[in-house]
Amino acid sequence: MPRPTFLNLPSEKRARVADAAIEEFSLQGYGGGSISAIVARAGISKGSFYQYFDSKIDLFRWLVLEHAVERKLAFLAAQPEAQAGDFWALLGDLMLAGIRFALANPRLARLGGFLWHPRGDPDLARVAAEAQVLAHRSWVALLAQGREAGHVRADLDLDVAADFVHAQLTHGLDLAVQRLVGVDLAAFCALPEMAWRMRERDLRRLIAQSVDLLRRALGTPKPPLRIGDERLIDLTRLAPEPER
Amino acid sequence: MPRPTFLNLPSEKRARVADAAIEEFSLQGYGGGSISAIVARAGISKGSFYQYFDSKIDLFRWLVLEHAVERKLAFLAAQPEAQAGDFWALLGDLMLAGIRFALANPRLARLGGFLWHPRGDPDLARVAAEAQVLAHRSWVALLAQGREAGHVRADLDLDVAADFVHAQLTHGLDLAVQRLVGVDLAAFCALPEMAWRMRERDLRRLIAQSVDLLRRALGTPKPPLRIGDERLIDLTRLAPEPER
Amino acid sequence: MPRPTFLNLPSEKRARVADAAIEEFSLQGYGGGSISAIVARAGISKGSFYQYFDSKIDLFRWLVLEHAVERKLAFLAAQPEAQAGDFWALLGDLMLAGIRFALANPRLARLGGFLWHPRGDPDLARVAAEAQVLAHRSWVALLAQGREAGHVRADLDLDVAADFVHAQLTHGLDLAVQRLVGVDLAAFCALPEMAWRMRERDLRRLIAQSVDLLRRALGTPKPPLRIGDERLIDLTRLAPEPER
Amino acid sequence: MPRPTFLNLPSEKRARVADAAIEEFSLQGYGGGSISAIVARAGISKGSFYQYFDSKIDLFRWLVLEHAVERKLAFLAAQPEAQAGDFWALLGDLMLAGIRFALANPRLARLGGFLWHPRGDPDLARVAAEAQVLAHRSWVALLAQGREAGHVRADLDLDVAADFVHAQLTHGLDLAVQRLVGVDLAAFCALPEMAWRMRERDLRRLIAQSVDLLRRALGTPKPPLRIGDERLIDLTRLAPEPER
DNA sequence: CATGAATGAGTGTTCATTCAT
DNA sequence: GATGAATGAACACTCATTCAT
Repeated sequence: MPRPTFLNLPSEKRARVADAAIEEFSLQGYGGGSISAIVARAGISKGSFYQYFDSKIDLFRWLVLEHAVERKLAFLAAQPEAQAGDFWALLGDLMLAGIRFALANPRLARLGGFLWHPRGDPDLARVAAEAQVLAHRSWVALLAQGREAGHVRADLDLDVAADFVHAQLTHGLDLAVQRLVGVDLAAFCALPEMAWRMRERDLRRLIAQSVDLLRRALGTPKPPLRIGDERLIDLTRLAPEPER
Repeated sequence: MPRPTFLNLPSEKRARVADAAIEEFSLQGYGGGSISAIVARAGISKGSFYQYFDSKIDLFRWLVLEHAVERKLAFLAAQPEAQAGDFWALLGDLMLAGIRFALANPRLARLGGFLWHPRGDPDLARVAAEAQVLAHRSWVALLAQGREAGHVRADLDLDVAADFVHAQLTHGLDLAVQRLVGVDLAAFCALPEMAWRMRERDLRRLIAQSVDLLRRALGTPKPPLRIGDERLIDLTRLAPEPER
Repeated sequence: MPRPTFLNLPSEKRARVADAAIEEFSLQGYGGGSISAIVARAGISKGSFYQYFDSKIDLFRWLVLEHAVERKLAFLAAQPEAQAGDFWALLGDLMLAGIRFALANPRLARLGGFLWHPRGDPDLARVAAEAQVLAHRSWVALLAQGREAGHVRADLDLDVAADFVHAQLTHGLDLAVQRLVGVDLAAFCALPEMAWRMRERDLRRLIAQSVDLLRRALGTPKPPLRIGDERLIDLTRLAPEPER
Repeated sequence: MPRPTFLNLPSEKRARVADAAIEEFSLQGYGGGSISAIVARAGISKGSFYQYFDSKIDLFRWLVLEHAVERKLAFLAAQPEAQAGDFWALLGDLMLAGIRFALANPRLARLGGFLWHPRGDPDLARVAAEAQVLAHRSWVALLAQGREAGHVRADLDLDVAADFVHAQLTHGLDLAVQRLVGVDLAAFCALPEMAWRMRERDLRRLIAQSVDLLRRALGTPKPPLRIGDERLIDLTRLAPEPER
């Protein structure tokens, strides 16, 4: 975790470091990312960097487990969609917001992918495992709420279902976006003007299809759907508290 | 692709090189894997290595697009399960065989994960894209057969469904196995005796749950299920010929 | 010197080897030239190469001290210009022929430059020294004939004069051609169609200027110029006999 | 060009690096010169070297286009000869000083030769082209002054004449020195005590001969030679300013 | 006479981290 | 608190030459 030195920095400087790191890691990966490149881009000295962070992995852990989570939650909170109502509508809203976030912050979003299949550096593997546990817990919690509300089948093994949803919402969507946009994600990040190759309409269709599949797999046969039933799902209960 | 020099090698030596490379890459990743380590482990000289392969990526491409595919197909062919019958039973068999393969060859299986979220090295990205296209095509073909046989809904967008299944069968299962086995995959690979922490019974339960979810998502409401309908799915029609 | 094996080869194969070597060395230099590249280009095996030549330097020595000399002499012999008459006219003819040869065989001609300022490999230095001695002797012999004919001042130190002419006809012309053609010689070799950027007229003017300078420096104040004086210079007396 | 890190170094260390590089390149050539050998000789680490210079060619460019030029200009400035008077006397003084410099710094002087006939490495070719342009310009400027003073023929093409002089003063002298000293330059550099095999008297004779040849080729028939005409040539107007 | 697999020291360059100032 | 010079092991890859077949 970053040293106090870093946290006391003027937020403009802190942002410069974060952005430089995001740029570098998103393009080169964790192993391939170079501290030298990051400090050069951020306009700080190597010595200063090691006053802010203990090590490369320390920076990366902060980046993905704290900085990225904060920014994503802030983004979600700012979304206009009513985060209430039917569980499946909420899921669709979450997917839409997630994709919008990725299009708005392609480099940052790309970092998430690095936590899958970590290799080589055992420190990285540890960070990845932490992140997986966090995500798994969030999905279990969300599904539990859906079950309470009667939208999710009562007989589900929530652990299996959480992995199912998790896999779908990260890799399944990744695959689909890549197929629709027609370029690999690295090119996509390097040329963000491509973002708009994928139109909102395509997006909504894709999401509707995905939600439909998930609902068929996990949902109750007849949604209760009684009016006035809303505000069933409380996103704030998903905030990853251990993020300290 | 490997040079003829490599293909003409005594198969024992070829296997030594392949195994050394699998060991190294599975532990260190592609970017982190070291040619020096590979040649040392294989007991050949660096000079010899570069008579066999043009470059690091040449070795890796061969490893994942040829060697691994061959070994997996051979493994599948040797499975006792009847590869015929109901589409969903077949899918379960495939999952079971895939997991058994991963447990029998944890290091080799791990290589596949590296083709997700490649970054930094554009050569690796190219190999990854090739692999994704191959896999997508295979799943579309399999689902098309399932649809012909009446087990898969006729109104599905097969591209979306293929990504859905693909995501589920790789990452969903990954997640689940990791959760059941209780160690991260790097440790798992390093200590393969852990393989047996996961018992056949747990496996079958997990697979049954997964197939059930997929069938609900993608299947026809009432399976035709007429006796004598079997041998509907022809796995040989999925062999990715263009991979040569 | 090449082994008998090489000299007994069908001349087509011998030519293939020579051409491959000329191509490689002219582009990469002696030190940078790679035997692997040469044998690949020539379509022979490494083993064969070492049956033809003892070593890299053995090939290079043969190339510049024998093959190139032979080809240049053959080229000169085939030139239409009367190789007789006034010493200075002959010198101009030699320069013109030399440049034509270089334009017709840019890669081969370029090899000559490698013998100036050899470095690193002591074997190469030895070859270079041999070549310098050869050239020096040729120029001394030519100037001696010019002196006998009364076209060259009698009070000249022929050794100094030979170096003077030699420097002028190799580097001075090099510089001028490069300035006129406007690209460096490497580009010139790689794109031989550039050869024709330099027109015959420019060439003749350049040569006339150079001969005029040399004549002023080395010539007798009043050329004897008696008609019927011709065939004074015998080029065959310059053939570098030790070249075997 | 070197990084500030290098320029801020204590001059003793900077000199150690320069000398090590000169030693290495002069013996092995640019292509054959090894960074490992240089850092070992200079007593610095490889990492430090790459803090000083971007690359091998960066070091070499600095060495020949900056360091060597500086040292030669300093050497010339310290020469006792009056750098004024008759153009041809000045030329002789320049030649003498040049040879003295080469004898005093044989390794450094040798580097200049590497800029003729570069091949293989395009970076080296670029440096060489830069150097040629610089030298050509200097000679044109010097000859123009000689023409203004009435010592150089007015009808000369100064470009051709500059190449002529340039060729003579580098390669012509090289050849002569080599002939007089009787060993090839590599040996000469390796054993600098040989420098004194060539005595000042031989040198002066050689130079007188060379100047005489050049004057006949390029000079006005009757030098104006009026006493009191001196200080015609201003060497400071030749300093290659763009080299910075 | 031809082949081509084998070699291992060598190349230029990068890296995360330390520490004296 | 900030700096930036120093490090040396590591990297992928190339080389001329040998020699058993």
